[in-house]
Amino acid sequence: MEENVFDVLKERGFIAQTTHDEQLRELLGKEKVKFYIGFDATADSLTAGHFLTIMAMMHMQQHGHTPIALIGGGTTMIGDPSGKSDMRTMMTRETIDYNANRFKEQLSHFIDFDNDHAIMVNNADWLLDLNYVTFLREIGVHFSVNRMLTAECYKQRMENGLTFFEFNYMLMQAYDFYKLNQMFGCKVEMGGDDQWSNILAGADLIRRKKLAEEGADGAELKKDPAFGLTFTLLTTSDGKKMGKTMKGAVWLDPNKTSPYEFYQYWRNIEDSNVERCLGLLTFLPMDEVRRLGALEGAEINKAKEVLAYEITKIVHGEEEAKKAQEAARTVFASGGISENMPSITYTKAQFEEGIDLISVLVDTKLCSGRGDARRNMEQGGVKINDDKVTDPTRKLLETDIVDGAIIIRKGKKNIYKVVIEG
RNA sequence: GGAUGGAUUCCCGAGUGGCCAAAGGGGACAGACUGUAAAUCUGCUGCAAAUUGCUUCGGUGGUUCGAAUCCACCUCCAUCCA
Repeated sequence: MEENVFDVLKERGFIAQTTHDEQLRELLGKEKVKFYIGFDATADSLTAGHFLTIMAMMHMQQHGHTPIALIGGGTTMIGDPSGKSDMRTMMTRETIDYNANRFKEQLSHFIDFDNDHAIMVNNADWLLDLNYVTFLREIGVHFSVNRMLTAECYKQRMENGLTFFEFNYMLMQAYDFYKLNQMFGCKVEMGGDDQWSNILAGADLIRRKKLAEEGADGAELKKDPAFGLTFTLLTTSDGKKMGKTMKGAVWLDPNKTSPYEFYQYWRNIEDSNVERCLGLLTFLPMDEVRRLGALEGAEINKAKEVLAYEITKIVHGEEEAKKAQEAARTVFASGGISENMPSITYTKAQFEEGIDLISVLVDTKLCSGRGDARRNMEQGGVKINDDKVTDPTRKLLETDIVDGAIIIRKGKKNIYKVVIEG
């Protein structure tokens, strides 16, 4: 008997809430199920936050279930107000379409879409041409405004104001689930825990539609309901969503977040999250996860290395993961120069003209501006080849070049290699 | 539609004619301590050709030697009334 994916997800810590624990487990154990997860195309790359969801999809697919990846080309036109305090700026159709395509491409790195092993759909296909009155008559009737208003996800908005425009988001998402249920027999919707209200609304809509239009038997429906399942949200110890940094989100696109930065993000995770992340974001067996998670004191750094390596491997491939790990080890352990560390190249001519250190700090984005660079130098945060530099007029010199490069550090963890060409 | 109160820097929030690039807190960044962790302490936080100059307090115009602060109009938000 094959193991039940529900148990796997549970053991690895994915599951936050489900509509029906027992029934869902049973279903996943005996049938190949189609399930859906939605991705709103709000940016041109998926983020580390989506990655947890993608991992869950991968687990499901490995156990023979069929993921339906829904790209929110239609819902993004509205924007999900759940848990948000302000309305998002409206995005143009073109941007959304572009983003949707980027998502498609990225998703196919993780999910096998060949031979109907998975399905990709875009809700723009059915949402954008909806007729308002028809929609209200067929879908709108099934929603109680009173109930919607009490939903947890609108709490913040009850204070700041919620437009009717956004209020409809829930109906759109619920309709998606209903539509996929009709089109593909999709029985389960999954998503982050912040999606709970929207998911419930969908499962509910399916039930009501069946009762109302197909004259289904309530007792029968109870045995074969539409299911919802939400995933744990990864948060830092101060309750913030993980996957964000000062520079913004951690992207899965290597052009937006380099594999090295990506690796470093996970390498620097706080102790208390290591075990959780290993379970959620790697495929390591749980015995190993628990062993690594139990390491004490400085030992836990080993677990962090494993974590960072494994995630980077899944996202960027083994080769990139190795490079990132090699670079990190060289930089932090031996303080040496690695081929794979972040670098910036100047021409010989530029070098001869004189490049001041402040410019380098700005060019590498190590500092946000010249003032910031100056400040960091004053505070002793900037080093050339391990020598602290506090003189703001300091330029790069011939004598700074060691083994063909100059190493610039800002703070403890930010490092750049400066290469002079020619 | 009417009344009242609002909109300030990354966020929250003080400031009601010059002493304001704007208190305080949060966050971010840097330093110390550490384990590339957390907590703590210190510094720092508009931009630059940097004892000076420039841009900023919802928008536009005005009063004034001088406006975040006063006036007019506009936009948006909250609460109450219809």
